[in-house]
Amino acid sequence: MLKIDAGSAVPVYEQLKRQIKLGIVSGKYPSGYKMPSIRQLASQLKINPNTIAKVYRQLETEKFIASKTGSGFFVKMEKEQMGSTRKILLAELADEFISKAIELGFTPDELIKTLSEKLERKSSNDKTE
Amino acid sequence: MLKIDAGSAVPVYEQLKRQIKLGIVSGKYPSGYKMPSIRQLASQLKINPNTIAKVYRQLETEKFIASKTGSGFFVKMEKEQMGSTRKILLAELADEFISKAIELGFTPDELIKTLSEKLERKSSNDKTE
Amino acid sequence: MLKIDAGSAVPVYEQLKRQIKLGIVSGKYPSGYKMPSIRQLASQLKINPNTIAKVYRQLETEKFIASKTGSGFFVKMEKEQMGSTRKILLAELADEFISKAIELGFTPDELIKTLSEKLERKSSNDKTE
Amino acid sequence: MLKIDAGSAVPVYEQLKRQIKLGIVSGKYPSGYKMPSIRQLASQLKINPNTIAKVYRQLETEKFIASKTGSGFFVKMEKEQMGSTRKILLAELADEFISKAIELGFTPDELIKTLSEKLERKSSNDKTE
DNA sequence: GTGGTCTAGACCACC
DNA sequence: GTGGTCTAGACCACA
Repeated sequence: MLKIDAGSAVPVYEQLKRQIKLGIVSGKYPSGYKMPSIRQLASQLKINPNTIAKVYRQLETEKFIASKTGSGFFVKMEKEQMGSTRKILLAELADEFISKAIELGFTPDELIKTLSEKLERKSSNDKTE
Repeated sequence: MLKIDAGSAVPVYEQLKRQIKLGIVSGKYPSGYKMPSIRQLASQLKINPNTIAKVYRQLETEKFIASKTGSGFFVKMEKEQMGSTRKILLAELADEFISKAIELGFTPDELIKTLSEKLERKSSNDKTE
Repeated sequence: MLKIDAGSAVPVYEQLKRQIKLGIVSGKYPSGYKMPSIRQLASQLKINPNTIAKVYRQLETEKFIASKTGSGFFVKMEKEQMGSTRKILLAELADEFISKAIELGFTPDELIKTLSEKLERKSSNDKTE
Repeated sequence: MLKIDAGSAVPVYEQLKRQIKLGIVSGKYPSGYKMPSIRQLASQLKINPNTIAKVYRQLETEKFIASKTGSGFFVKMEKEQMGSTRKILLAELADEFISKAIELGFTPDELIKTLSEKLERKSSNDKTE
């Protein structure tokens, strides 16, 4: 399920964190779900166990999962929070995009227009691929 | 004019590069404009000259400025290029935003909707500030 | 493999860049090949790590290699690109030669003639050396 | 007559030196010709007198001109040397081109072919411009 | 004075 | 261990 793109410029731990977060907020990993063990996931993805541990620890701080010593990590996120978490993730990305674009002197209309065009082009490309 | 936030997670050289790019693309630094010397800017911003040199060299490879040994760095970007450069910069930002959001499982409609809402909220905030 | 002539007028980082480019374009360093680490190469060639880092970063912007923080630099150039890259490099050299010669008032015929003579002389020298 | 391209990456003193050398070997500045004074040339070209002085001093070392204290610099090159000097200038450029290209693994045939093609293309462009 | 190259060595994030 | 950023300061070429 989880995949790592070793060639990407995005750090491995960031890729993992994003995918797990998405899995949780989308319901694929429901509350109480037992996450794969650090060692197992490390050998499966062929990355360093320390990296997995770091990801789990950060997800724990962000209240997505909880550790039970001796038995593993478990999803903790409640359904009620999920909708808002998804929105928060997107809001963060949008804020980042907006602030950078405004800094370059673009108007809101230009942002909307550019984004719409790119998404249209993308969807038509996806069909033909 | 130029400001550095030493505490920011964004590297100093990135902060500088963005500000200078914006200055050039917005016309504040017209073609032929002599950039502040490495040493002068370094002492003004209280950062190491090598950091400024790195920024200038990168802006040079990106064709924004040109160096003349012994006399300084000069803005090279022509007015004709500015429009297209502005568009390219925006397109890069939009691509980054889209790819991250799609990766997290969001639909194009959600992107447009979130962006529009944020921009509306922002413009009304700007008025009251 | 890599050698530096400290006494040369050509900057150290230029010497290195050329050799590595040649190694990549000639296939000696295939795509995916892990370049020596900055520190290791620095100690081997007895030059400062920053100089190596500068070379690698420039090769990165020229799309020859890619960095993965924490694990090293890797050759990125695909075989399909190699032929065209080789041609581009030669074209740049030729353009430089032509523009300088024309600027000095030489005719195209003189360029061809001089080049041919030199190459013939060189090949006969190579045989006797 | 003499022109400086301030925007060029080629150092000002190099541009000047080349043009003067060319003027001498082409006969435009015959033996005995009095070169413009340092101050006059500096103000005419709007560059630093030190730069002119440096050029004259180097041309003196290379036996193109000679200084008479109190009266200026004079062309010294004899007609008999001129033909060979022109050839030397071109030979230097050709050697530079060849050595760089060989270093990149190109064959003599490729050099000749690329150069010929570029010169043909150039001459047809010149006609239509 | 200007930029260009290089050294020495620090601290950080990532694996 | 790896690369990424930054500082401090040297020496050189160019104007």
